[in-house]
Amino acid sequence: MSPARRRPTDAELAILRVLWARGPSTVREVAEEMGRESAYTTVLKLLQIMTDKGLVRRDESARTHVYRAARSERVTQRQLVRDLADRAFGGSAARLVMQALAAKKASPEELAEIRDWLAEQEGKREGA
Amino acid sequence: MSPARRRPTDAELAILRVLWARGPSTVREVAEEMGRESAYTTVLKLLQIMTDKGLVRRDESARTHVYRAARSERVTQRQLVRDLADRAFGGSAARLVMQALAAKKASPEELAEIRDWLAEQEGKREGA
DNA sequence: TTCGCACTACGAACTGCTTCGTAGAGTCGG
DNA sequence: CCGACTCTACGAAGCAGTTCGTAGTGCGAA
Repeated sequence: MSPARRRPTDAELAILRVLWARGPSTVREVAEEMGRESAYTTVLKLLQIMTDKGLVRRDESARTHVYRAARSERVTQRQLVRDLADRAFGGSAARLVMQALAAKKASPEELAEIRDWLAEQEGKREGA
Repeated sequence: MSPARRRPTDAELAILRVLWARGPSTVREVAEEMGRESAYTTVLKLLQIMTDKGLVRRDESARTHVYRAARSERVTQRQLVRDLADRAFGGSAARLVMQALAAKKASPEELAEIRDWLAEQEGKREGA
């Protein structure tokens, strides 16, 4: 029930990143993609646990199972951001945003992109 | 050494929030502030561990010790944001920002604040 | 068929986080 | 001085996350 309950752990997130990048993948494919840093069976176990948790879906129709992320990268990212905002920014996304911009210097291109995005949002707001 | 190593845990962050809001505080003060959700000795133990980890500083000059956050709220927030950007956004603060803005609707005032902040940053950039 | 290979399942160990009870020492009022 | 109170220290238990070894099963080539 708690918000943290649904937050993917570090190891889980590492696997999700591979699945988002590669699309549906076998255990071996995920393990290879993660370099030789974790043993094959470690990845397997993680994926089994993640299946139980509902973080990934498993296609068992073939002998070699195929896993895919249950939630999109975007949805998961939003969830993580919301969680961090609640835990460390008093729920304010705006304050999080400003620290984010300060924490890692954004390139001029990125800044421009954000500015455009903001302008678009305000346009929508006024239109409504 | 790993970046996660320095990331405060959930319980630690809850305590840090109290210390940032209250300033230097005793165990009892922190425990009271957190409602009766955690026992006095739980807070004490956490603060002892956090002292060992260097997350808080302890003034032992009086019998009742006084704890204060070792790092400012701002610095910690940046660290958390950077950590999340690395783990879930490929290191891109800009992408994190946009998900942050989408995740929790920012008020028009907040949007304006961010826009002003951005303008200021670009001004600095051109000036340099 | 039989051997070897790849796959899944499972269990066990280890670590870190979180919780709280109990013990022991200092302090102060009576 | 004595009892009540408060404080710190410590240990232990429980749970989650992470890692990997081993066992067993099925498949396919020789």
